[in-house]
Amino acid sequence: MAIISRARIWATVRRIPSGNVATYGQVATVAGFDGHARQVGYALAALPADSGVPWHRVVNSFGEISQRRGGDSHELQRILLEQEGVEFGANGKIDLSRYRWKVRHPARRERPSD
DNA sequence: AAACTGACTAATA
DNA sequence: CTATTAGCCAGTT
Repeated sequence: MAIISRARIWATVRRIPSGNVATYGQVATVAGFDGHARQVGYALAALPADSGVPWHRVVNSFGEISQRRGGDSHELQRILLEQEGVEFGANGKIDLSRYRWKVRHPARRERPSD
């Protein structure tokens, strides 16, 4: 069991292409921490503002933007995604079947349904 | 060293 | 649909 380092998670998030999104669980899987979606959220919460990591491309498993406890960066997240061409439905959700990041070499898919 | 903190997900009722 | 339960771990105070 490898130690889940925030740096490793950030490096994975950096690989998400513009115009795509990944779920927390997907980032965890690709980073080699399958089943540790929550730690991904924790890692992003600790991200420095000037890191250059495209944190806004990470959404929850429903294709929705997760709310922060304090702060208002979730509003910025939607704006940034829309600027990259990601469309939101009337319910505020992203169509994951359309925008979800397709990993070249997945350790294992988060959801086997595709 | 112990307590506290925090962007999740799946299963169940 | 909402609510609850359970698993999850590093960094900071």
